[in-house]
Amino acid sequence: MAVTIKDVAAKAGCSVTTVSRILNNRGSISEKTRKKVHTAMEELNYFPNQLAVNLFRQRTYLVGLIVPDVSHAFYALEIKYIERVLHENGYRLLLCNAESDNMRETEYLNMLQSNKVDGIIIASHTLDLEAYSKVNLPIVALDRFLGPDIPTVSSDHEQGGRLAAQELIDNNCKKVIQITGFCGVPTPSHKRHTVFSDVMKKNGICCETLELPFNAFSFRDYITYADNIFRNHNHIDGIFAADNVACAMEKVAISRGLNVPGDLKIVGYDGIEASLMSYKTLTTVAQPVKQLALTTVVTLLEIISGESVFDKGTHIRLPVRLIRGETTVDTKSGNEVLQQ
Amino acid sequence: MAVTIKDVAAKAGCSVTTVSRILNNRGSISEKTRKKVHTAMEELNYFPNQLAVNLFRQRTYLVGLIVPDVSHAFYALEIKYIERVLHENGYRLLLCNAESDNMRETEYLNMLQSNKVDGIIIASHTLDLEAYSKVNLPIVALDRFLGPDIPTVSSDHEQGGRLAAQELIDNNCKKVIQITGFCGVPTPSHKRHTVFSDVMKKNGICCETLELPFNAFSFRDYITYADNIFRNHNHIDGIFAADNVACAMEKVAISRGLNVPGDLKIVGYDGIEASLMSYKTLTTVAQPVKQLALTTVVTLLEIISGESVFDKGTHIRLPVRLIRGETTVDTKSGNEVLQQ
DNA sequence: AAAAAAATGACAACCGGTTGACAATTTTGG
DNA sequence: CCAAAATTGTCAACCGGTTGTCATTTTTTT
Repeated sequence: MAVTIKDVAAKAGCSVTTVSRILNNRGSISEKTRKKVHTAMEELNYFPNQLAVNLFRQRTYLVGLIVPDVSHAFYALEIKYIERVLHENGYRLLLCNAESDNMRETEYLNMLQSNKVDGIIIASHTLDLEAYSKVNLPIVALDRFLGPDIPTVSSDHEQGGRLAAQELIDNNCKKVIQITGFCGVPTPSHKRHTVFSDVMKKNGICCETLELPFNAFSFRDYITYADNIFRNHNHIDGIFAADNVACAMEKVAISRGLNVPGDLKIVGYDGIEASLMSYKTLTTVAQPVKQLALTTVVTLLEIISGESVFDKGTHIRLPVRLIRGETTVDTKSGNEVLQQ
Repeated sequence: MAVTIKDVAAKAGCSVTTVSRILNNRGSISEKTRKKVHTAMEELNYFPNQLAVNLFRQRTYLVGLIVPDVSHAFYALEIKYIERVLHENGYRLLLCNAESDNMRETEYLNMLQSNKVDGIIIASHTLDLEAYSKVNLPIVALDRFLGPDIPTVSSDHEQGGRLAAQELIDNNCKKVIQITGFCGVPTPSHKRHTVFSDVMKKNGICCETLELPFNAFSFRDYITYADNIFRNHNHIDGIFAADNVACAMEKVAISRGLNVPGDLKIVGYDGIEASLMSYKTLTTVAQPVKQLALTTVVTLLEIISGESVFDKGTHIRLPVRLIRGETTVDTKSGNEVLQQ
C-alpha cells in the first residue's frame, strides 16, 4: 500500500541502510547515490512514516494544547501565536477544546499521554490538581494554577486590576461594578478583581463585584446579562469587565440612553478586537497575547529539553498595558474643559 | 523509562498477550485476571503507546486541518465545531495555521502525510491544484476549490449574494458598494459577489465592487480602509461586506455623522459575533457554521471509511439565512411611516 | 600497484505494541 | 473422574523505520 523506505531503496537500486543514511545525514554517501535516492523518493512521492520514526526515537515533536473555548477571541489568538512559535521550533499542535467539561478534559489528558506528545500546554482547569500532577509529561499552565510542580504563565493581573481601578478613579467614578468570570476554581486572573476591589475600597469608592452566572462565552448572553444589571443597579458610573462583556455593557448602556463616557465609564480587559468593534472604542487593559504565547511555549520547550532555568512551580507574570479608548475620557468634554 | 505493556504484564503476573487481549477485547479472559491487569495499569499509570498501535494498525485517528487564520472569528468557530465532531467520532485534530503562506501550506501538507493522518480538511488555498491532487490521502475542501477530485463543502454563496442584494434593493438603495476579500484564487465565496453584482445590474442599481487590498484580518486595517472608502466615494447608500468589514464600515460611517440605516444600509456576511457587537446590530447573511463543520467532517469520514456516496468532485452547498438586524430597516422610521 | 579512505551492503536488534497458531493449564459440567 | 470448555502462555512475525557492527566493494591517493 503505502510507499516505504524499502520501495525507495528498490527503486534507487541501493540498500535500505543507504536510504536511511541519506534521510538522517549519517555516514558517507556519494553525490550520485544521493541524487538517485532523492529522485526515487520524489517519483514515489515518499514520506517517511513518522510513526515508525517517532516510535524509535521516543520523540514526537507533538505538543498538546487544552483550551476552554477555541472560539473565544482571546484563546483563538493564543492558539494562533502558540502554533506559530511551535511551528518555528519544529513542533506540531494537537488541539483540544475542553469546553469546560471535565470529562472531555480527562479524555484529552489521557489521549495526549497515549499519543506520546512531548509536552502539554493547559489553559483549562476543571480537574483536581492530582489529575495534572499524575501526568508524567512536561506541562505548562497558561493563566491557570495546576499545582506546585507546574509552572504558570499569565499576565500580571495584579497590575491590570490596579490600572483599571486607577483609570476609573481618575475619571471620578463613585459607584462601580466589576464583573468576574464564572468561578469554578481560582485562576491567576482572579487577582485583578481582588486588587480592583481593594483599590476601590482604599479610595472609599463603592464597588460591587458580580460573577457571570454561567460558563458560556456567547455575546447574546452577555447582552441579556448586561440588561439585567442595568435593571437592577441604579446610578452606576463605572464598569470593569472582560472586553466581550464590557462591549455588551456599552451597547446596552447606550441603547438605554446613557452617555458613555459621560454618565458611565467602562474599562475592559484583554485587548481583543471586541474593544475596537464597539461604538466607542473601549478603554481596556491589554494582555500581551503574543508574549504569553511565546513565553509559554519557550518555557515548555525548555522543560522538554531539560534546560529549564525555572523552579518547577514558577509563576511568570507578563506586564499588561492600559490602552485608553473612548469609554473613560470624553475627548469632546475634555476640550470643553480646556476651553472654559 | 516509559511504562510498557511488559511492565503491566509483569506487575499483573501474566503474559503480554493476556494484557493485549484485555486491551483489545479479544479471546476469553477471566474476571480475576481482568481485574488484576486493570489494577496494574492504574498503579503504573499505564497508557498504551499509540505510536506502536497506530504503526501496526496503519491508522492514526488523526485529522489535519489547514486554515488561513485561526484567529479569524469564522475559522475559530469552524475549528471549534470541526474539533467537536471529530472528537465525537474518536478522531483528534492536528491544527495547521497556513497564514496565507504557501511555504507553510506546503510544509504542512508534507508533515500531515509523514504523520500518516487519516484525512485532511483544507480551508486554505495558496498552492497549485497539482499540489493537492498529489496528496494520497482523503481530503475535503472547506469553502475552497482544490481540484476535480476533491469534494468541496461551502455555504450557498449564490443564495447569500441574492439575499444581500435583495435586502438592499428592498430598502431603496441606489448606489451600493460591495467589498470582496483579497482574491488570489477563485473560491466558492466569490460567487456571492458576482451574483450580488448581477442582481444589482438587473435592477438598474449602481454597484461598485472593491477588493480588500491586503490579505490580513485586522480590524484596525478595516477601519483605515473604511475611512478611505468614505473619503473617495460620495453618496453611497448601501454596503455589502463580510461582517468584520461591515462592522468597521458602520463604525466609521457613524463617526462621520452618517445615519445608519437612514442614510446608509449595511448588510454583512458570516453571522459571527462582530455583527452583534457593533452599535447597530448588523443585518447579515449568516453562514451555517455548525452545519458546515458537521458536513465537512462527515464527508471526510465517509471517504476515509470508503462509504462515500458522493462523486469525487462534489460541491455541497448549505443554505444561508438572512438575519435582519438594525442596519437595513430602521425600526423607528418604520414606525413613523406607519404613523403617517 | 598497494595502501588508505570512502561508499555501500548485509544483518540483527530495537521501538511497543498486535495477532495468529498452537500448546499447556485450569475450570467446569456431567 | 473424565471430557469439554475456558483460560492463559509461548513464540514468531509484523508495522516501518534507525542504528551499530562488520564485511565488502569502489574510489582515491601516493
